[in-house]
Amino acid sequence: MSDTFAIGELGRATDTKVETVRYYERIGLLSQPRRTSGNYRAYDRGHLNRLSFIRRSRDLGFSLDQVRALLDLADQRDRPCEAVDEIARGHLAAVERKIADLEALRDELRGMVRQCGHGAVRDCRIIEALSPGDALAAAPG
Amino acid sequence: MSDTFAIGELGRATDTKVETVRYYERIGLLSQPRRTSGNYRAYDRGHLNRLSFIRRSRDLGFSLDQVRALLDLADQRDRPCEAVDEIARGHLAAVERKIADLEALRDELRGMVRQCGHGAVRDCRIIEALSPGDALAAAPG
DNA sequence: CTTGACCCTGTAGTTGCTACAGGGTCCATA
DNA sequence: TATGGACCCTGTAGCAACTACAGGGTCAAG
Repeated sequence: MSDTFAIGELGRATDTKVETVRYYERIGLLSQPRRTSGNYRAYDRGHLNRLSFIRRSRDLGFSLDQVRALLDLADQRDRPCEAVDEIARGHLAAVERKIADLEALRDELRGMVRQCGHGAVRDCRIIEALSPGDALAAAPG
Repeated sequence: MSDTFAIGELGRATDTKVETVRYYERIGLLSQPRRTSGNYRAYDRGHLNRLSFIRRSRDLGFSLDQVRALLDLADQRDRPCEAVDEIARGHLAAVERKIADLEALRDELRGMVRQCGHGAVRDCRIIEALSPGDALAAAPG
């Protein structure tokens, strides 16, 4: 039974495009696999595990740099995991900030959309809300 | 007194980097201003208004393509504003989807961080949560 | 007349892929 | 044995939306 995989199989197993797998190799996130006589990449279970880790981390929104750091840490099994915790906490904080930003934005957009009177553009509250207001209109000559 | 502005002034007035102003001009979002004898860009109040509109729209998360569409619509003052409404609603829906995604993500991250026992990496629940689980461990030989 | 702040063009970098172009390999089927 | 199609290879360019130079020019103050 194959305990090596071609790049396409690896991609299907991890829901990753072939180009993306090669990209991860190029940027040094995934180690180079051995090659077959025909110069095809031949991956093993270690690669599969590593790529799964990468994809799961990416799905959780970690940047490639963070993933790289997490992978390095995951390899140092005896070290304390504070650094891991810190990366996760930092990312969590960033996600929470982003949610707050988007919620503020959502509220503004909701307000705009609610006020739209569906008349002519000249009376459109959305356009109005986007247009420079008092600060400019009241600019002293 | 100046009713024209150099690019740096325009940038300060709209909280936009000079390079970004030039970028907007390059991609046709902001019209080319007249030039001084020394080949400096000389902007007028119209440019200032337009750039303010762009920045405000960008702050609200509209893409440059959406901004372009909004600008076009804003110029057609007699037309009905349905298209404007549609862009805003579409964007609102996208923002709401994104918030939901991020909230799911936040919950997962919170769960991971909460479980971290601060021991060695080998016991780290965060790494564990990121690592490929049963699907692979249980893969039949 | 020089210093320093500002401006100019053009190009390349960022993030995380994705999409070719222009080939080579491999395997099954006719 | 030929051939077709699925797969693989490298290398490069593209996407959004800027940002950051390099290598110069302009202009006002001292």
